[in-house]
Amino acid sequence: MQNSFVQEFDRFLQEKKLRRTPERFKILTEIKKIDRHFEADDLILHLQREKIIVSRATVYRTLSLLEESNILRKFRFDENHFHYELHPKNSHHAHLVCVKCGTIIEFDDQELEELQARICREYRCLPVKRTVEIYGVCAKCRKKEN
Amino acid sequence: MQNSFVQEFDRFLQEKKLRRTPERFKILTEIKKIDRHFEADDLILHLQREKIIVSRATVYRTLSLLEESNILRKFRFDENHFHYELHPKNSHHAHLVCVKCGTIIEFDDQELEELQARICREYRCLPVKRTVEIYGVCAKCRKKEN
DNA sequence: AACATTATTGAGACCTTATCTCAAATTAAT
DNA sequence: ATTAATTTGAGATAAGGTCTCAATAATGTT
Repeated sequence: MQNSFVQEFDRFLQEKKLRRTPERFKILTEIKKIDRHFEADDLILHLQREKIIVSRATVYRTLSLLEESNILRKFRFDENHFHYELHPKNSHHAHLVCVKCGTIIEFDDQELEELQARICREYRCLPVKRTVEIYGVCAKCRKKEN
Repeated sequence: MQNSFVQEFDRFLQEKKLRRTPERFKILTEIKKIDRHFEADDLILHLQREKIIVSRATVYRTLSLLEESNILRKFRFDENHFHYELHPKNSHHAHLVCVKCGTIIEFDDQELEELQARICREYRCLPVKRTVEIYGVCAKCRKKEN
């Protein structure tokens, strides 16, 4: 089950006639070890710590491929770098981001699924994807403030 | 009515003991002339065309102030620059962005208002703001493709 | 009206994140 | 093993925005 990402990526690469290089798989394997959300820099640090030597450029290129193959999903919050998240396929969820501490909480959004469909129908638009972010002060930070 | 932005900004500056400089008001006045959405570069170009000489830094600094005073709202779509929009106060709307041509359609979202409130209640979070973007292929682009 | 105080401006340096370039290395097909 | 085509790494470059600091200007005080 956990390994299915590797298989999926493998299939994707073959299909697109791209090469199945050790770098690409090492990167995906490292991503699997990281919990949920991560940033490119996190990944690069993790790789360095594990003495897996891959260039920054290759990391970014592989992230693009993983996004293209729907193994990874790319998000952007109010910062100016991206966040990535594994396995978004069946979890088209949204985010609750704390403006104080940056904690990211995921929540499912079946309602949003319908909203997207409705809005797209209304504007005769073919839905591709959506991003929904709610910003607020999380419970912990609110306690601290008191 | 249209002038209320200037008054509002004026009040904000006084309240915060910030200075009411000509640059700041020239920038706001120019923004009012631009239709709805704009990017920092658009604004800088507009100012240049009108021979209003204000430095890039001041433009960015003023945009921040206008955001802080809730006169302007800042958005980010999939690109890596921001979009700005005047008068978001009573129009907490969401966006439908065409992935082909970049057209941005606004839509109101009373449902989203409730969703935000509900999610925040659930996580004991104090809501601050939200961004909702739906990406798709717009009607025009779909026609072209056929 | 002049002064002092403090904020603001402008020019360009700088920062961050990500992408591009191109020679060298590697994959995959034959 | 050879060849053709991709991929990699190192560093240059790009894009967008922010920062620095001396010079300038706004405000409050006399």
